[in-house]
Amino acid sequence: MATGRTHRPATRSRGIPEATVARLPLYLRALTALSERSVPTVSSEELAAAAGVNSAKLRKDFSYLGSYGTRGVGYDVEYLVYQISRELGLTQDWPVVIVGIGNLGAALANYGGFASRGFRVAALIDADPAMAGKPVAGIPVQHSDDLEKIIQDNGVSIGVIATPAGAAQAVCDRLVAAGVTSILNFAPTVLSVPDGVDVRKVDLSIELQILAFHEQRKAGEEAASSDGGVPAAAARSDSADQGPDGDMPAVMPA
Amino acid sequence: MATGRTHRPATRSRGIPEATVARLPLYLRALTALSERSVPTVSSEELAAAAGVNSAKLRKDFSYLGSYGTRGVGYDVEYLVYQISRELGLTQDWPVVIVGIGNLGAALANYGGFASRGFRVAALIDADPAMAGKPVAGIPVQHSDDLEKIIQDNGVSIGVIATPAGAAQAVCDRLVAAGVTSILNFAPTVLSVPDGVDVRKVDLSIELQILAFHEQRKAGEEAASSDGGVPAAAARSDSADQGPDGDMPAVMPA
DNA sequence: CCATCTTTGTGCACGCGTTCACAAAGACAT
DNA sequence: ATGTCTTTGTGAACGCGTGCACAAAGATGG
Repeated sequence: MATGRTHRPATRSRGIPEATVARLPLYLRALTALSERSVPTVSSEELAAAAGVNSAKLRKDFSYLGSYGTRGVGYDVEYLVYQISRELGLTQDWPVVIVGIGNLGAALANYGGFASRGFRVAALIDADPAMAGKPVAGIPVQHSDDLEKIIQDNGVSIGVIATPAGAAQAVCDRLVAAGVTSILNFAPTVLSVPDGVDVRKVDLSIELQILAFHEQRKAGEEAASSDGGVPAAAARSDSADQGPDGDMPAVMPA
Repeated sequence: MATGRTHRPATRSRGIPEATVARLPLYLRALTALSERSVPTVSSEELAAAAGVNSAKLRKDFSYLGSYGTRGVGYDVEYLVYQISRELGLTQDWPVVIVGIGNLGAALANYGGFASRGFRVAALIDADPAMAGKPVAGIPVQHSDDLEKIIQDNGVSIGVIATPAGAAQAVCDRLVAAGVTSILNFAPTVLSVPDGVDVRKVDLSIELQILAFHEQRKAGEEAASSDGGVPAAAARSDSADQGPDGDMPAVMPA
């Protein structure tokens, strides 16, 4: 969960709930895996387990898309893959630019998960003139002077910011001015954008800090209980953690 | 289930809402910036603007930690930095291991946001023997054969998984068996962990897919008058074939 | 010491998301 | 056709998070 929206004027009367949208990619991944194994149909129970969610939640999520299941049987895997892909807009090609080709930018450029899901890295952009022309992931880095031209020539509407924090807002402003309307921000800064532009933030250090909080709490409880002995995995069911996706409690196999 | 049933709102209520915990790092960052500019105090309104949240929400969040503000004045920046750091557990040192030193793992190792917040990269681990000994971010990569020993010798309780999806669950199992109780997972897989282990997931491709959904909706609304909404590019020839990003079957024999 | 002004802390209401539980719908066997 | 069995789709209840609005608390000035 990291949507840095500015204001929400409730433009979703007939729309799909945001929480559901955030889970659709999860279902899609599980379904793709089933598809690759040529599994024809899947029940909500099975698919929910694979995606790590509650089956009732999954069924309700799908109900927002329409009635794509067959009672007594389950869901047709291929059909559902198509429907979710279409709903997410993955049946079309999304050219993406990555700005800031440092370690993280390079990692993103090399990340295979993009191309396989309708995203195409249209350009890599960096402010360092020494980087210009140097190929990263097979794509030559271009200088940020040409940012506007690159955006417009490629019809880019999604931009990824992987610059240092200090440069992020300026880059963001230029991207938006050039026509980008969706931004994935890896820089540890709050970006301000005009209405109509979506920003999602991914912050590695924040995720770690949240883990540290729970870790500290676990350590404190353990010391306080003075139980000692076994780490008490099954004894106490606290763990009010839960990320945005909610992970399943599962029994350790071995 | 797995909800904190141990709520005891006495003198020290330990039940901080998850949503609040997730925002504390955000406040901490804004406060740190103020601290570096030697700003002595800040009002909830100012701080909320800097963190990109509602001021009432911020005040309520802080109220869970205690009454650290002064009415008519605001919050003491230094004091608040300390209190939040303590609450998040950042006043202690957290050794972290990163498993999977590919592009992403290397980027994480180089990421400065860790060290500055109490996190210390204790070791880099990779399964490739050719990587062993090679320094990344000044730290020599160690082979995964030594994973258990590394965890135990360094007292590591937080692990970062940046391996391909296919290796993630196995790595996760080994980490947990060795004593890790918090995992930050970058691999596109649902991890099964025993009770008491926290998992947070960061998935780059999911974030992009969510953006694509909104982007499509924006485009559809805009062109709703002329065209029929969906861009009719439904018949993709190579849409659902698996990409090389190594998605593994997330389906397990439940 | 009192009045006024600023800002916090929070009671309350509302809306979203989650979960339960079950009727409806279809497959399948006889 | 009819009954049984499985699984979906969803109405309803519940709990959490958010934001409003205001009283309490303290600073500040006369």
